[in-house]
Amino acid sequence: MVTLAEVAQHAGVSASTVSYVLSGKRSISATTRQRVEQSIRELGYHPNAGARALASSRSNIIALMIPLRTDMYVPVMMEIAVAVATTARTHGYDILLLTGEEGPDAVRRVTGSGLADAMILMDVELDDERLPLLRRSGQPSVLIGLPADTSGLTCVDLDWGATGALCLEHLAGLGHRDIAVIGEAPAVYERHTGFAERTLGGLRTRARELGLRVLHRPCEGGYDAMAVTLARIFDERPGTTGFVVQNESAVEPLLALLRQQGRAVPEDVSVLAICPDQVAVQASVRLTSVAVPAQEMGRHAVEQLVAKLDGRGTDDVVLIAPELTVRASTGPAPTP
Amino acid sequence: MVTLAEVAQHAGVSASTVSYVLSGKRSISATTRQRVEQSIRELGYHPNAGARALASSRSNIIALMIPLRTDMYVPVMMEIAVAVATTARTHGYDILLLTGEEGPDAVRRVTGSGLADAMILMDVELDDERLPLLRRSGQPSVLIGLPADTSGLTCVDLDWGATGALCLEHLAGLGHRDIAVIGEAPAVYERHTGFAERTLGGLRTRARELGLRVLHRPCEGGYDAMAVTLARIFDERPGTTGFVVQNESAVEPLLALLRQQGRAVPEDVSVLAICPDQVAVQASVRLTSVAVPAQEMGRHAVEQLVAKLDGRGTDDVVLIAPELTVRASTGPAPTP
DNA sequence: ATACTGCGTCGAAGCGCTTCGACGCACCGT
DNA sequence: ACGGTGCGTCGAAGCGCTTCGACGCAGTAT
Repeated sequence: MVTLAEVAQHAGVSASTVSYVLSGKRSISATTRQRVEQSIRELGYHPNAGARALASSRSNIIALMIPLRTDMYVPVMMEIAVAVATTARTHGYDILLLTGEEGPDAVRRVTGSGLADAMILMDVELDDERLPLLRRSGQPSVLIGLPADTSGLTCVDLDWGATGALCLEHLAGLGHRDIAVIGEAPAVYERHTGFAERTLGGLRTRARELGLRVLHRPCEGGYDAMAVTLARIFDERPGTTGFVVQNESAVEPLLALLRQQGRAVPEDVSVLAICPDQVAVQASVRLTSVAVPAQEMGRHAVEQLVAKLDGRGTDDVVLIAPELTVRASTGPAPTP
Repeated sequence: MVTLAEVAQHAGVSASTVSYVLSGKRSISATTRQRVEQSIRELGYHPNAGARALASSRSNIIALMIPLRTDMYVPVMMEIAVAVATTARTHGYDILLLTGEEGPDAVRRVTGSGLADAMILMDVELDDERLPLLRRSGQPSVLIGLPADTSGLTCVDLDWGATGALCLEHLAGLGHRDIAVIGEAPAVYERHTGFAERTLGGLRTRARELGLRVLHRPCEGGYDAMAVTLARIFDERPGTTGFVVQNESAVEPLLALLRQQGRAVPEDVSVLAICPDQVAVQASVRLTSVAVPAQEMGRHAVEQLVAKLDGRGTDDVVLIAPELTVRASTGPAPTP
């Protein structure tokens, strides 16, 4: 294991000089710098992370708390995580992976031990139990998702309310009057996860304004659950011609069931999904969709955090405007 | 920020005593221990990770390298990652998330800096460029996946060869003679990812032994790609009655297409998937499947690693035996 | 010439913890 | 009574780095 001192000796300078070459915090003559850099390369030196963290009280690590539940849209989580990790690297940070399992304790542990310089929280509930701790600790952090009370917090999220509204506008514009909303699994609503409730709020408000009828049904993913849900929907509202689907794992089952019942998409019913573009184009019908900008959210969260850590702080809520892409799954409502 | 010294003072003992209470490396009288623990609680003390790492040259962090590609089965990756993270926590380790992006450099960086005590590599290619480095560095590590040369390495994986064989035995037992294999995306084979090639090897070998005809076709996920692939298969082998699907994102499209063509599952054709159980039970037909034991692999990898770090080392290849669960998507071959 | 300014470099003091050797003390056997 | 043996505790020496003040030496202004 090569140390700073060895590099210094090899280059014929003091340890502090090597340190300053590395950090650039004081000016170093070009010749010295080159000599030091040469030594670093020759010896294959890598600064020791622990020592660095101790001396500078900066670990260059960002903690990312992802939910360990599997009842929510996994690919989105994964995409966010990967975007976070790669963006963090471009700023010199590594990612520490925390699962939701530990809950608030993880926040305590990480803030207390100086393991990470900052945190990103995913799967935020409206009244999340981690938030009081977070506010109190003064740990720089960004939430992906929006709690009920955002005071003193930085958040990044898709504007789910606007997303809901946008979905309804599109369907209303096509003449649909009776809309069914296939939501996330019931557990997601029971936890009061922000995005699910906000989407619903947006849908309902705009429905009222536009004079549409909306029937919302939570739904576990999968074929069987979807079959039951769909039967109930047509039972209660036989005139339903528009679907908004928020639960990705219900999309393909829904399409299969509609097909099986002889209802053509988009001639008889329109289906509008809220999902990443990749899913929308891979489905058995190319889906009109509002994209969940997973990558953008992850990238944004890291950049906010890095800004904070650099003192260019911004305690702010950033809502990403939804974008709807028309594909082949929505069309004019059938004339009765 | 509370330090060890403050705890020591508060409890009226020396710093080393507190340290020994924490680590249990020397015996401490019950009364002193209690006093110290009390002080720790009252002051809300958390050991500083950097200082600890520096003094002990142990970071209690395990690095996990996940692929950042999205052409492979994402839920499996996610499940492994979560299993790794939670298992690691039960042993007192945290997980550092590295994306494949950095490649071999990440190995260098982590080993060099002492950031992590050990590494877990996923998405291992048969001739993976990270392996020479890993062997040379002497960094404790476990691979999830099997390279061509496993000497000096510890690996955990599903026995993909046996998995392929098992699939064919099941279909052969039901009387199927012409089998089509829907594989992963072409890029996966081009990279020589171990699991894909080994599965194929197992399939082909057993096919020869059992006198079956096997047609293997790589396939990008999604409906359109599957449609093309399926058309070609029936074109080339009209008598195909059995399908083995390894690419999860091709499963649902395949089922939809078969349905659409009027081929009933399992009456006309049988479909056997290699996928996690959850996917198998959520599909539009409950799928007979060989499970990908993602959780088990993740758990196992961590446990191997912890054993190594504790000096109970075992340089070994652990192959998990495949298990086939019969559900509703396979049945006797139709009599012509 | 003198005083001043800045640049480039060095030395030393920590950062908070682990760990090793040493020490004091009670308790044992003889 | 005595040396021996553990057990429980302490002090001190680092671990490898960052960072602050200081210092020497130009170059510039007076």
